[in-house]
Amino acid sequence: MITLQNYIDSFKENSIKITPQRVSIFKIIEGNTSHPSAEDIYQEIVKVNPNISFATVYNTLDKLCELNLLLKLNIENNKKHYDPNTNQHHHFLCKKCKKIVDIFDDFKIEPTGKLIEKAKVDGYQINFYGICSECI
Amino acid sequence: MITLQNYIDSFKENSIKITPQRVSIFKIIEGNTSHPSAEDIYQEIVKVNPNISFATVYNTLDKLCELNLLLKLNIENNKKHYDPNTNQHHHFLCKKCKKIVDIFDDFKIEPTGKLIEKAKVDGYQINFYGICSECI
DNA sequence: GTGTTTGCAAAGAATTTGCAACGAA
DNA sequence: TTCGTTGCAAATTCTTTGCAAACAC
Repeated sequence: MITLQNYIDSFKENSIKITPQRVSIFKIIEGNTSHPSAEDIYQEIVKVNPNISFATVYNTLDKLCELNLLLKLNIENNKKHYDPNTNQHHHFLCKKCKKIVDIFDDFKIEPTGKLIEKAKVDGYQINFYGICSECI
Repeated sequence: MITLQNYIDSFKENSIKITPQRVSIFKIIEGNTSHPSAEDIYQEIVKVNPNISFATVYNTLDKLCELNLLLKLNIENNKKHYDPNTNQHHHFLCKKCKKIVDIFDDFKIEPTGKLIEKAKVDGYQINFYGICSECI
């Protein structure tokens, strides 16, 4: 798991300033497995700091993504979700409650075929869709 | 492949009217493997019918999705792409040119783990990311 | 001190909605 | 004729940008 201290150290190493707003975001995402959207994170911080702006939230999330400390997920089609777990894993999206659940199976799959035989494949995300146990 | 006639027949069976605008859209997506966005489809029709509106395009694409004649892809994070190939398959997104390529491997994967053991998994999409042969 | 970051508000991009006029069946 | 559909424009949703004031280092 990436800790608060890891976030701070990485920012310092890259000469990116540590601000109270950024620390709030680090605390919210540290070990977070709920796959929050930018809106979710903003709403969480507003409780403590009513003056924070969306620009700050997006700015910090972008920096985290650039440093590979955070992943952007393309699983729901209208908004981005963020995942602080940067280890290779996959997701299940409940079509009803929109909850995203981690899947840690290691599937070891490799694409074949003419169309991509000369392409460089960096990685993959598997998105499972269905109805979660609570919504059945 | 789903043909123009299939689209027309499905719409008629479901008492959804056939309009010239809708036929234009059917023609564009018939056998289309380029994974167009709504914008792409709109731009294609505007060449022939400069009066078409986005509302009509979205309306028809939504109807096609409801009838399972078209898939919405969540692969690029800012816009939706549509895929008329409704058979189970996967995709590769080139990070540079944003081209989406079909992957037809049948991976036969199944998720395990407590979190989803009681969930109903309807299907999955695998998104591969990387650089395509033309962009290397 | 200096240059980055903040908050605000406005702009942008993609999609959706309301509604009067139109047109397919 | 009837009710679904169209085109338009405005509204919504999510994200990004410009900029002066504030702040981290």
